[in-house]
Amino acid sequence: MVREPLGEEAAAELSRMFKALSDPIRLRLLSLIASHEGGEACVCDLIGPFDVSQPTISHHLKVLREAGLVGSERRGTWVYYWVLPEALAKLSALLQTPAVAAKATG
Amino acid sequence: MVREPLGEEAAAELSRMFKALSDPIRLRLLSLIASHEGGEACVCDLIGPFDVSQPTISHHLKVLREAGLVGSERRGTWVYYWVLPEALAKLSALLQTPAVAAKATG
DNA sequence: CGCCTGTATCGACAGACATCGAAACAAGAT
DNA sequence: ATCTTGTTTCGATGTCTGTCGATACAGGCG
Repeated sequence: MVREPLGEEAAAELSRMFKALSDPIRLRLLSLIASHEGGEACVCDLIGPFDVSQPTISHHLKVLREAGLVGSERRGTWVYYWVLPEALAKLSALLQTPAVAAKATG
Repeated sequence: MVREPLGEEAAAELSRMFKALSDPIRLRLLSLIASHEGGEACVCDLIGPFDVSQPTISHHLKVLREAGLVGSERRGTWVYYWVLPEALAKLSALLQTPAVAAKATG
């Protein structure tokens, strides 16, 4: 990011992912999923901690899924969600560079 | 993030920073500033690359500033902006953990 | 002082988003 | 088949956001 200006396309794709992280409920959902035993959680585990309705949680999960941050699968009665580490790593790397490079560049 | 669920307050603060990154123009602005010679750029350097009006750029810079991602200062005629590396490092660390931990946890 | 350039703020508007209740869909149990 | 529980989709609504033009503010220069 610090080496050369972001292109329009790259910026558009990345902004979609950051937008998915721009809601406190979605951040907490992601954290809940990531920190859940086995690295995955069913929707029923994710409703309790929040004060919003269940359809709203489902909506937020859909946003995370469409942003490519989580995967999901139905197993019998329940639907399970898990974090896609590559996606987060991509964002992390993008943000990490400037801090390091800024010190190097001075 | 993967160790324990994000608290409400932490999620709220982080989501504000991610929200600032959730717009393609703001991402490109940040990248332009970070990659600019000397690590800082004046607004006049930042208007040309975009198809939006100057007030819109000014608005986006304000969003980045209020999110704590960039600093700014007026020097004579021009206003200069620079990236605040600690803020980006904070977000980067948050996103980096799950990827690493996911592999460790299996 | 008045003028010009660079930047920020204001007011307005269209489009996007978070949220809800209701309803649809999926799958197991009776 | 019918019921029940878990989850998603739909439609509506109020709020937020990106954008613009117009305008205000700041500072250098005649």
